Amino acid sequence: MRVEGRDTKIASDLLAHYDVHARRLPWRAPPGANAADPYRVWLSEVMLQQTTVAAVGPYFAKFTQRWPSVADLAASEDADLMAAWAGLGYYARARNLLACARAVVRDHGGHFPDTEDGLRALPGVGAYTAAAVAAIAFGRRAVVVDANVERVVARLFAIATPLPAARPQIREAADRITPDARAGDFAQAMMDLGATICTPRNPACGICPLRDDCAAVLTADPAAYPVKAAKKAKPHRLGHGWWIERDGHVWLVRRPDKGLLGGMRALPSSDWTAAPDATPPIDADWMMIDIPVAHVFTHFSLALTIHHTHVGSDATPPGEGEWWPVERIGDAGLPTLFARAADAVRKDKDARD
DNA sequence: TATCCGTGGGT
DNA sequence: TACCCAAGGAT
Repeated sequence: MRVEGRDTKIASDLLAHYDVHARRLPWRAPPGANAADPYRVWLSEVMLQQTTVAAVGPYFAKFTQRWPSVADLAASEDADLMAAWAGLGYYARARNLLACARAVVRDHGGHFPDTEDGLRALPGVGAYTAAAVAAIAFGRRAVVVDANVERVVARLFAIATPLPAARPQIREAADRITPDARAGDFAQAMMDLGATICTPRNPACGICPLRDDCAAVLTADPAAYPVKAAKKAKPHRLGHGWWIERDGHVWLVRRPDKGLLGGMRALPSSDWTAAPDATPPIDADWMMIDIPVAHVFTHFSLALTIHHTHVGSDATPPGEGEWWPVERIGDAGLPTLFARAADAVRKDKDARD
């Protein structure tokens, strides 16, 4: 009987644990079933980029019901897809999702490429997603490295180099422990481990299937891995938003495709800076809501002061946009910041009645 | 390589 | 409260 090397033992220990404790997730094929549908794997992987399983759940259900295949998705209208994505964040993903679906239909006969390189060439598919889809949907051996894998590997080998400089070293170690068979299960098992046991804080080392394989568990503080560089402080910004109502409709604009909340419907607003210009877009009798809408983006926080007004049926709106029925504002696909602004206006009007 | 890009939950 | 973090990609 061959004595297992340490790297081989990690994979076999982890897969044995996974066979018993794998999370049941909507995009995973049930145990014993055929390989997962590449469309569903790809869709879930894009939704899960920097996004929690809990947040993705309802969106994945909605998308797969409305667009059961990549061809269905490719045939959708841009505005419908963006509205369906509203609230999930990182809206470039939604634009790339549609571009990718259309490329798969146009260039690949409606079938996803079954290699890492082929997948990597698609819009919105980077190194991680290409490896994940190749391994999970097509059974390829691919080295799948996400934030979970980075954390687990950094602990297994007690890698002291700070991120991001440690990435090449972590990837090399991940490559060594990735098995030739069941690479997709191995990747998902690593992510399950990172999400449920080898967590960023307070890892449950006592019940970890890799406890005997782990270098960090022998140190005073396993959670100290991976070491990370200090991050910059988040600036605070201010802004003004304008709710213009006419005959039961509110004036909505569409934000530019590039940049923050790109391509999404929105209220007209000022620039967002330390001292924004508060000039309203039209002359009217404005009411200001005392408490601004607070929202935190990735690299700054925002306090948006909301102003609202009613104008007459003959009033001219400012610039490009559309009148949207106020009672259907929930269907406009507003990103969270502006959905909260709409809530604030509704509550303010209720309070004035 | 560094920066930009959302949001919600956990601590 | 304030901070951390998440199945990253594009530029």
